[in-house]
Amino acid sequence: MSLPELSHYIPHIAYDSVVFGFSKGKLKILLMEYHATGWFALPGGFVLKTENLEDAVKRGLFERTGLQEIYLDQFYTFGDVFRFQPEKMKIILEANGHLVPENYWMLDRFFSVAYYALIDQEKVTLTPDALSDSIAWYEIEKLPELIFDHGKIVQKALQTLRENLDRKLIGGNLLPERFTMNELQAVYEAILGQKLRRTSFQRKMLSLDILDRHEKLFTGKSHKAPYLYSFKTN
Amino acid sequence: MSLPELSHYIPHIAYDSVVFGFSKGKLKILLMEYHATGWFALPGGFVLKTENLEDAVKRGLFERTGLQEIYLDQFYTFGDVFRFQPEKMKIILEANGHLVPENYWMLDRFFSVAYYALIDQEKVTLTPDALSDSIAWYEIEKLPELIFDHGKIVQKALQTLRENLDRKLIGGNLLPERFTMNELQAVYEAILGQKLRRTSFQRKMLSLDILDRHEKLFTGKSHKAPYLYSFKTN
DNA sequence: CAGCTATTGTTTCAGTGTGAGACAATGTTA
DNA sequence: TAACATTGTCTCACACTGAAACAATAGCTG
Repeated sequence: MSLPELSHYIPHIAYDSVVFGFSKGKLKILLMEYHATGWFALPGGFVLKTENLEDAVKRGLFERTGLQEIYLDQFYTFGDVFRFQPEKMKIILEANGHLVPENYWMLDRFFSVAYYALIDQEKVTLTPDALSDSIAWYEIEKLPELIFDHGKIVQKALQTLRENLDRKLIGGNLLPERFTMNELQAVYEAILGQKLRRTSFQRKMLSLDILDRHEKLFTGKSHKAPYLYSFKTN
Repeated sequence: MSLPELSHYIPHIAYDSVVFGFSKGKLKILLMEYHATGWFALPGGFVLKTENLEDAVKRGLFERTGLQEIYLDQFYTFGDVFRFQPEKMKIILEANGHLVPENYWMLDRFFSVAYYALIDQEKVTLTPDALSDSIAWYEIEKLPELIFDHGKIVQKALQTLRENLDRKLIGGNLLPERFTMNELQAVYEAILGQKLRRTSFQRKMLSLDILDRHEKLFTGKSHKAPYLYSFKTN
């Protein structure tokens, strides 16, 4: 495996993606751990010279998750000088067994365009990139320390997600096609970081006229069975 | 005047700013007209190698408007391939009397980080940049055709401004220190593109507890004089 | 099968915010 | 002093929300 060549990519520009998933009542994101460094980072990548920015992000997400259709939102571009830490990047590349040339393009200053993605965690097949040992889910409440400014990127992603949650009605993208009202509420509570009132939430969701009600879900538990819902497909 | 040298700037990255002002009841933005082409564009620029992105934007806005303190919000980064139109850029540079070298860096593909700014139109002193004949205010409702994707950038800026108007309470940045309720309402109406009810607007603004009420403004008109207000400085 | 329990779906009531309009207050002119 | 235009405030109806009560029901127990 050789180092990526500058000739294919646009220098100075990268993207990072904050990929949100939801399982067992917890909001999670995808992190990668670089070889031999113990350093954690967001999945990211570079833009090919003839590729649209958003297509580059989709390509990267497909490589990591195997998913083609992903809810994606650009939320901020990080361009402070202190992001420029070529020593760290050099360590990462060398830990991968590369001999890093002088003035290698990946050691330059980079601007990162950040996106967040919402996916159904059950659908993904995770594949680490060339520089990483692993890619895995981490609870948003228990993240390890992240490299560079990736911690700030996650915080800003979460803030944007909260602001957009009601306005864009995007919570359902974290669930399977069909779900119970309780599951949808759990998603909202995990994102907002607070409990919601069951009856108000139900009334609100139903009044928005965005859900289709389907058959009941019989779990074997000794109580009334909840309905399954799906989002209307317009 | 010689061409800007790549050695000072980061290639492939630019910014564009949508500078909003308000006068005579109309929402306006700043546009520049390039020499000898009849082409209109947003004020923009490049980032110095050791400069933070946001500082570059502030530097550019200071050069155009003379203002140091400006309300500024980053809203999107445009990175589609079709932005890449080196022929047009070459014409702009040549119209400025330059001999453009082969492979000159400003002819490369650029990603543009877009910001919108809100200013008190009375405070600015406009200065065109080296490539332009003029910089001036244009009514948002009567914009000329813009170069590249600048038309889309303006539309997205306006959309973001509308979404943020109430949430961030930023409307006042378009007015002088002290203003009447009627003027503030006119700003909101211009941004939202619709009339608002006078009494509801007044009740709402006063209930938010963000305004200080000052002396009355006597205009000489034969009717009750309105109070002047200012935003609380926390 | 009747009764019990846990959970879900619906309804009610009070409090809050908004649209719509009425009303009161007040500079200036006729 | 009356008339007028505009501003500031108040009232009423309606919609939305928090909080709680109530009704329905799947499974378990005896």
